[in-house]
Amino acid sequence: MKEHSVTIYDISEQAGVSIATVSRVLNNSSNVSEATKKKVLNAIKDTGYTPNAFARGLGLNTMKTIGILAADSSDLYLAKAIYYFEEELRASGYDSLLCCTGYAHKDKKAAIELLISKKVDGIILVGSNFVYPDVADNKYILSAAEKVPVMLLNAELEGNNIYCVSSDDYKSMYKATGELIGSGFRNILYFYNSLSYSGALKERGYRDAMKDAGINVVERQLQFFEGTREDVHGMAAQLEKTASTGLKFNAVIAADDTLALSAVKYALSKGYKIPEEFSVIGYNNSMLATCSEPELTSIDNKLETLCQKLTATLMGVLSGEEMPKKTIFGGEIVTRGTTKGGTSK
Amino acid sequence: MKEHSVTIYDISEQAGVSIATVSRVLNNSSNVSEATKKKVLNAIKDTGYTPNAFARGLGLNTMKTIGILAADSSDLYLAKAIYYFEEELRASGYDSLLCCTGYAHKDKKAAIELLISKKVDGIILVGSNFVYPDVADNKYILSAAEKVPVMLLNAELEGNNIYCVSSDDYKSMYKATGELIGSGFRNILYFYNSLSYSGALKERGYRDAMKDAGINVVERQLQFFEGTREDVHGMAAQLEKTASTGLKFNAVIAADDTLALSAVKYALSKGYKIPEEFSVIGYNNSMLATCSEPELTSIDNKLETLCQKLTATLMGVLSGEEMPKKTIFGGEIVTRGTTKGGTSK
DNA sequence: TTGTAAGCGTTATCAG
DNA sequence: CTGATAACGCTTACAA
Repeated sequence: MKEHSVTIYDISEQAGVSIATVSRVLNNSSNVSEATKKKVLNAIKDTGYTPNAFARGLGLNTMKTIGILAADSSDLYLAKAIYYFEEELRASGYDSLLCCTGYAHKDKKAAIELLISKKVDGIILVGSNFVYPDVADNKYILSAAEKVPVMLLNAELEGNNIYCVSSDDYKSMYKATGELIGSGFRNILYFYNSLSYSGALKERGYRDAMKDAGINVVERQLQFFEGTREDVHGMAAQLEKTASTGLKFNAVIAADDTLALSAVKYALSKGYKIPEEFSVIGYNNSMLATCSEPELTSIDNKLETLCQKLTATLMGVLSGEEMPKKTIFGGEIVTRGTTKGGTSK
Repeated sequence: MKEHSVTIYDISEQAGVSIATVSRVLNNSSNVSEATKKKVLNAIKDTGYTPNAFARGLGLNTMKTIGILAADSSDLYLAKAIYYFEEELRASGYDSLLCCTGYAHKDKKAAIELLISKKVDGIILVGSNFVYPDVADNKYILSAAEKVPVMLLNAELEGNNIYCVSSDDYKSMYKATGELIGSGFRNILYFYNSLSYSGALKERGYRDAMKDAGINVVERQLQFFEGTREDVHGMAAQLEKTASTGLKFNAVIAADDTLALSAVKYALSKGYKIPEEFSVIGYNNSMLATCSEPELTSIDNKLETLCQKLTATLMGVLSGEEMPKKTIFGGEIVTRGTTKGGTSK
């Protein structure tokens, strides 16, 4: 079964040249005469030889691999990001080592260390949940950055060898909340499920927009959902419960499309007319936005652009160029059926 | 920048032992006295030494990595599968090299070859779309299997070193169609978007159930959707167009939840009462099932179980055990609001 | 229980 | 333009 696989020595023998020459044509480097090149190429073809990646890795000290860390690769948004990254990276000649870490700090730390030990050339942290409000909790990222460049998608962290690409969540949320207010809604509930840095920005966007409009916000108007990311029923139930305790709200701005969709379900169950009596804005402009009925108005944060930019930045860093430590794109509200500007479709 | 990183030699020196001994404690192998072990461990801790994965790979001829191939890692179903695989594999001490191939044969072939050249220990093909009806088109899988074990999720292919784990799509579809028929529907449309082997099985399940119930099926009743996997609008539009050409149908059985959801949208737009006047059954029991309004009755094919079993089988194969070439689990209909048995919720 | 030394398959540095 | 040969850092017989 373990037939001694064909090595560079076999080729050198077959072609009647030295292994150095074989290596040269392999990396089509420096000067090799067309004649010998052809001989070597033929030998390679004959034997079906492929270079041993480990040996090459040892010599070059890289296997052209980027570690991608995501809490949950099946999360709609993260999955899309991973998809874009993998695509971009491969186009740049890099492979993707994927690690799903879950949301526990301990596991994130373990995963990042594992990746480092596997000698990846760089690390991409997908999603805001890797950066914690408490500085000490981010030390594991700083440590990793001592070894390889660390890229953050939708998160911000100051540090050597750390690069951030994100969309302006604060501004997007501010604008979206303003849109709702402009449509005449005042009792707007903020529905969220992440305590990350980016989550905090979104919340501040909401708060500031309300304040700037002269609307007072009570704390119960900010509803934190603790359940799993896909538990639409649980989310709707929480809104139901909130309403039953006497809090009045006729609009919901959500930090995520799933939460927004649950708000639509809630409103429908109450018999409210959407968007006239009850409006909803989601976040991420994911597939769920068009799956909802009525369809969700949602904030598009240009994920593909972010991923492309991040990958390009990483490639730049890896080739020794000076790259921006922080890149921020603007978001955009995509208006659909759950807000007044939208079509009913 | 490129400080000569600490190697096994540094440790051996610090601890005053040979590199062989260091290697031994590293792999906590054979007999090492507690005393020397402690010395080595201390040296390791002091220096922050980590073994060079490439060198180890060269020596052991493995880096404990499994290649995962999926057409689209952001597809709801595939993303979930990837998540489960990554989790299971890591628990078994393996990393996951992810490759998204798209649906083109050429790219799948290229990706699988790339993975082989990176010396992965095994390959998992996620999703039925890797196996083609035409035997010749599957040669690229057979070739890969000459090098490393190839695992197929939800697909079947006979071959040496190839192992299949799947759910019984034929039977599930047969049952689901029967359910619709049992509820009194006769004009049942089959809506699908994949021509894979598994896709063919589903179709046969539908056809046989109809035939066994004595219901004639015209070809237009099988609607193939060619657009992208997330284009709910396009899907609904196709149903609309089909209806407008005069084909009558008051139930849809779909090969995928997204297709099913579009059927719900279509029915709603027509003003049909669901499930009384119009019923729908989806496939995969994905998150979309509960996102839909009303919620989708859908076929659960036990994805997590499949992934666990597949990983366990792979681990068995890698450790030289004899493993079943084919493992098949049964599916299950999860009844919700789009069929009569279900609650309206 | 521990050390010596021979690989593992490349790349890269010198000479020629 | 080409060929020896020394790394690269680890594992693993084989000796001691």
